[in-house]
Formats: sequence, C-alpha cells, structure tokens
Amino acid sequence: MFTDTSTLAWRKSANDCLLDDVSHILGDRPLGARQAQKLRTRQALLDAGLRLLEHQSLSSLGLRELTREVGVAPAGFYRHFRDMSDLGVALVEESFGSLREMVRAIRGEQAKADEVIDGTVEVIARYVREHRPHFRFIARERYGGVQPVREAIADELRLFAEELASDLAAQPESEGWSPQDIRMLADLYVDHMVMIAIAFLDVSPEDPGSEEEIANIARRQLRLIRLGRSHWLDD
Amino acid sequence: MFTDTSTLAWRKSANDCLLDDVSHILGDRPLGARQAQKLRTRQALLDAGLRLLEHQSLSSLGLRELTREVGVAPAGFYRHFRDMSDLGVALVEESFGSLREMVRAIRGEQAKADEVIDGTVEVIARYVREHRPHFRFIARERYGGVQPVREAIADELRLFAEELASDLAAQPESEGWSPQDIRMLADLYVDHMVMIAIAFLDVSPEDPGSEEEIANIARRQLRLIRLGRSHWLDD
DNA sequence: CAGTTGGGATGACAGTTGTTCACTGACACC
DNA sequence: GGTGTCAGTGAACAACTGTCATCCCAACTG
Repeated sequence: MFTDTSTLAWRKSANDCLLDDVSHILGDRPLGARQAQKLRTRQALLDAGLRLLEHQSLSSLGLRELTREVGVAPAGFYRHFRDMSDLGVALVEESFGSLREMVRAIRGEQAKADEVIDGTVEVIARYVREHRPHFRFIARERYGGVQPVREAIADELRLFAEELASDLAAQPESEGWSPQDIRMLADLYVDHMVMIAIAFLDVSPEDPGSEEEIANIARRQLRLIRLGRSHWLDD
Repeated sequence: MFTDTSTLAWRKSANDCLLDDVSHILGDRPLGARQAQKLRTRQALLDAGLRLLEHQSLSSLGLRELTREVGVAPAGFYRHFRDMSDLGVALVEESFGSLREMVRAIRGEQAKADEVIDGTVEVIARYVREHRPHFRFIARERYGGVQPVREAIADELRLFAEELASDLAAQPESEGWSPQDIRMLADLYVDHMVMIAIAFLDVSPEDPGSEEEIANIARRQLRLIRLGRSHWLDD
C-alpha cells in the first residue's frame, strides 16, 4: 500500500512538464519503460538544476536542495550523476546543444556583410530569449568555482572558435591572412559574441526597448571589428 | 594563563604577513592600538578570504571556514562585516583600488598608437602578475552568484569605461564621433581588456613563453580594433 | 586612578549538508 | 512464469553551517 502511493507521488513530481520534452529522444521505437523512466528523472534533475541555478552558482547548489526540488530521495541522485560537477558538465552540453542549432542557421546563409552582422545579433538575442536559463548558467560558470565545468565550457567555446575560424578562412576577405591572424580574429569575435549575449541577459525580460538598444550597440561594435578586419592588410 | 596563550595564538595568526601591509593605512599618527588591532583583523579576514577564494567562489565560502583560517572566533566575523557578500564588496573595492593605480600610469602618458597598445597590454600583464588573486576574484564573481558583489563589480567597470570614454573623446582621432559611438568603443575596449586579463590569468605562473604569446595575440586584437576605429567615419 | 567601552572568545543552538547502506518492488528477459 | 536487474527509498552517519547570548579583559576616557 505504501509503495503505490510513494510511486505515484514520485511519478507526479518527476513527470510534470517533461513527458513531451523527452519523447523525441526516445523515438517511436519501444525503448523500454524502464530506461525511459530513468531518462525522465535524469532530465528532471537537469531541469530542476537549471531552475535553481538561475539565482545561484553551481558550487553553492546542494545535492539535497536539488533532489528535494525534483521529489527524489537524496541517494537517487547518484544513480544519474557522480557528483554536482558531473551534473554541471551535462548542463554545459545541453546548453551548447541548443546553441549549435541556431549557429548552423547563420553558418549556412551567405549574405552581404551588414546582413550577416544583423543576423548574428538577432540570433544571439533569440538564443538568450529562448534559452535564458541555459545561457545564464554558462555565463556564471565560465569562470566560476567548479573546474570540470569551467573546462567543459572552455572546450565548447574553443570548438566554436575553430569552426568560426574555418568559416572566416573560406571568405574572400581573408585572402593573404595568416592562420594565426584568422584565429585571433575568430577569438575576438567569439569573446564579443559572448559579451553581447551577457548584455542581453541582464535586460531582456519583456523590455523590447532596451533590448533593441543593446542590439544597436552590438551591431556597431561588430561593424567596427569588421572594419578593422577589412583594413588589416593595408600597411 | 589560558587567556595569554589564546591571545598570543591569535596575535600570531592574525599578524603574520600583515603588519607591513596596513602600516601605510594607519599612518604615522598614533591611531590607538585598539582600532589598529581592529583594522588588522579586518585586513586579515580580507587576506584570508582572498586566499581561500583562489580555488572556490564566494557563494561557497563558509563563514567558519574563513574565521578558522584567520584564527578568529566565528562570531568575530560580524564585528567587521554584516555577511559574506559584504566582505565580497570590500574585496571588490580593494581589487579595483590596486588596478586604478596602474591605469593612471597609462592615462598620463601620451604616445603614438602602437606604443599605447603595447603599454596597455604590458600594464594588464603586470597587474595580473602582481595581483593575481585579486583579479581571479573579480573574474569569478563578475557574473557569479552573489548579487551585491556582481553589482559592485559592474559599477567599477562602468566607472572605468566612462573614464576611458572621456580620454578617447579628448583624442584628435575622435573628431566627428558621436558620444554614443565613443561610449560603444570604450565598452568594446573595456570588455576586451578584461578578456585579455583573464587570458593572462590562466597561464601566467612562471611561463614567460605563453605569456608573451597571449600578449602578442592581445596586441593584434587591440590593433585591429584601433584600425576599425580609424576607418569608422570613412563611409 | 577608576569606569566605561568594545574587540574578541566561548559554548551551545537548531539545522543543514554529502554520503553510505540494506532494502524493495516493478520492469526486462529467458 | 520465474528470475535477476536496478531505479528509487528511507534511515542513519558524522561533520558542518550561521547565529546568538554571554562573558572576559585590554584599551581608552575622564
């Protein structure tokens, strides 16, 4: 009798607002209700973590605090993650996963310079708008207290910079550029795109006025960098 | 008999490597051994905090952990700070205090563009070299979990950007520039100087090779921005 | 020289924390 | 249909946390 009620209580707390989100991961194939349930609680831990991390940093997030939020016994946490920094790394992957989608949109289209800049700023704004908790987490932990998480973020950003560098190298404006210079330009761009995203972060909640102001500044900054790029080989 | 030993033990732990550091604050005037002692323990708390914060973030630093390090009773902490974020704000002021000195050195001298850039990068490198714990703290907490500290850092950086903007406005290259454009350039510079400092942070310990490499990249990035600046009004 | 002040020590308070353990019962597989 | 696997449980652990009222005694004031 007790087992039933407790199971139901767990079902309720673990499932709400999750069933749809993971269904596409499971696919149409029967993956076994067992593993599906495990994935669902794992996702519930990640979601609750992201929620709690909106107003604190990972190093101050308690294991019990998290499991309490999900409605799982403290010990259950260890079935999914070795420790808190393990969960943090998983959150990093999740965050950059959703980012990568949006980036591909930009990489694909070839347009003239100003359109690229406008599109870039718009994609950054949209990413922050639609994934604010994710990016807030990234910004907090990029130089935060948990080493493995810091390294995971650094790796993702390095990867991002490398992709951008190869994109830049393929452009006609890069003729005569050394690989090192292209890389330093890519780093400059990546750093500033992160700064732009952070600027959106602090102001965005339903305030289209200042969001547009930030976007305006961001566009001009990117344009200035592009201007410097186009005169790099002038002597 | 017990009181003596405990007092001595406290004296020892609170004073080491501190007596010289605060002497210039106390001045030559007799300030009262009473208040001098208070200042000394306050400073000891700040120093120990900075030491402990080298490998963790402020939100995870415990009050007892800190007082234990200093050799002071836990309750004694409240004589000097209301709470941890109060100490954090004090550390922010301390950090930017030492930075401000070095910045004035750059602001004063007028030289040609490349020399300014080289000097800037050198000053950043020196600041990180000589005040690594301070800057590590700033980098960690700039977007960290403690709101008052975050705001204190943001205020200091805004002040810094405003000073830089007024410097830029006074330069002949800024003729025809709108105040908004000058401000956006100043923000761009400040953000990147912070990024440069962070880059120095991760690599500096007795590795002149990679320090010089970072400096090289930083110089080229700043030069590219300056190039963009000088063509901003080209049409 | 007394009296007051206040920096600091003390010890206990009531919670909280991360981690481990044996255990259970629903699922998956043969 | 029986059996092993394993996600999740709940209790117990020791260590830790911030906060408080209280006392001590050196340092200041008059």
